[in-house]
Amino acid sequence: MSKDTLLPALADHVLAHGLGGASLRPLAKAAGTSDRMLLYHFGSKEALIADLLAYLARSYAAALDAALAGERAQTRGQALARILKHARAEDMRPFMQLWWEIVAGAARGVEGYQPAAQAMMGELLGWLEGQMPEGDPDPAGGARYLLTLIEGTLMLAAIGHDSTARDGLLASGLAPS
Amino acid sequence: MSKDTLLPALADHVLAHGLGGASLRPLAKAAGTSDRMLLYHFGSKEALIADLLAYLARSYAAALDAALAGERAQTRGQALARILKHARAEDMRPFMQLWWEIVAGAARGVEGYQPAAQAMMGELLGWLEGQMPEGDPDPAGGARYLLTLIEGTLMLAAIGHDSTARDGLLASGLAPS
DNA sequence: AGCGTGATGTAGCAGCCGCTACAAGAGCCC
DNA sequence: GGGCTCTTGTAGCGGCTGCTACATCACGCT
Repeated sequence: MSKDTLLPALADHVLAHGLGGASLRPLAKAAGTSDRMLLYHFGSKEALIADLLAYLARSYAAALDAALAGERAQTRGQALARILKHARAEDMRPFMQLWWEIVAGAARGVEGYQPAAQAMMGELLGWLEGQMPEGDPDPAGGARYLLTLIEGTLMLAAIGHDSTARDGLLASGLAPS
Repeated sequence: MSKDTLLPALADHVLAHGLGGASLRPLAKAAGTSDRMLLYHFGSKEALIADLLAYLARSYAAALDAALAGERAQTRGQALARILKHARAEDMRPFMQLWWEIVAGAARGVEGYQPAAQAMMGELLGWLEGQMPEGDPDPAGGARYLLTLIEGTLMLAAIGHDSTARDGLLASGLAPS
């Protein structure tokens, strides 16, 4: 049992039950260990959470690579539709729930949250840049524009304002489904 | 001492220290009373939080009305710039930090969070609709489009990706400051 | 064989959590 | 004045929190 074998199980538990309310004993149980051993390996709960956030950022990057590989989109709207479909897929739900917790932590300045959030957004931005249609007049700016729209859309979806986001995208002229 | 006199003090404490980690004894102290009395008035912590979220939504609506009254914007970009300036003002910081906590709670389905989030977004959407320039071809859709962009921008700002959001807005053609 | 070192279990600490039992004061109605 | 209801204080309960002291075991080196 080492950090590397523990982290996946810890990540599973946190994805299922949330990050804020996570405490050592349930985490340990989910990983088949004791709180005693978690502290032995990670030093403190704070360090454990930091390691866990870094691991989650890494595995988000891997998931993004795996799910979204493929050729370049042909229009900005197509790139937008692709990423939204992926983000809204059923198996991304736990991750999206966790994502807003990470955003909240980063906004409040909790140690370790902001780097993880930035890493994940950077990953997504990189993928978007690679997806911008050939001949796009401003791929870098366009990717950032799409990222802004995407995150606004996902936030509205998260609070149950789906229709608002859909109508907003329709009015944007990017016209997804 | 009644709910109505307690809620402002409770809201202050929550704005300063966060919603997730709030517990009865510190809340009571901030409101000049005891945990015993908070439970007497609100019934349970869960009910207290629900009342508090509703109160926060109401006072957000009031703050929005007070800060953003005035005549209609002349362009969509102007409406966007106005709302972003307001949301980024120093005295809105505690509220924005709280906002992402509310989003996280709503995303996870915690009781009472989603209605509060929807109320606040509805308020903002209403103000935006009223701000759409005269003669705008699609005021309703345009307001929803702007709301999506705004929330995406604010999320990126919250995690320290300010420049990404700025470049995205520049590329959107709405060109704020 | 002895010894050191890293991994693990057991038990417990002080402190906070939401909540409640009980009693007592304050004001009101008959 | 005697009850009656609303409000409040005091004390405490069981449970969870992060963390630690101590002991044990397995294993490798010399």
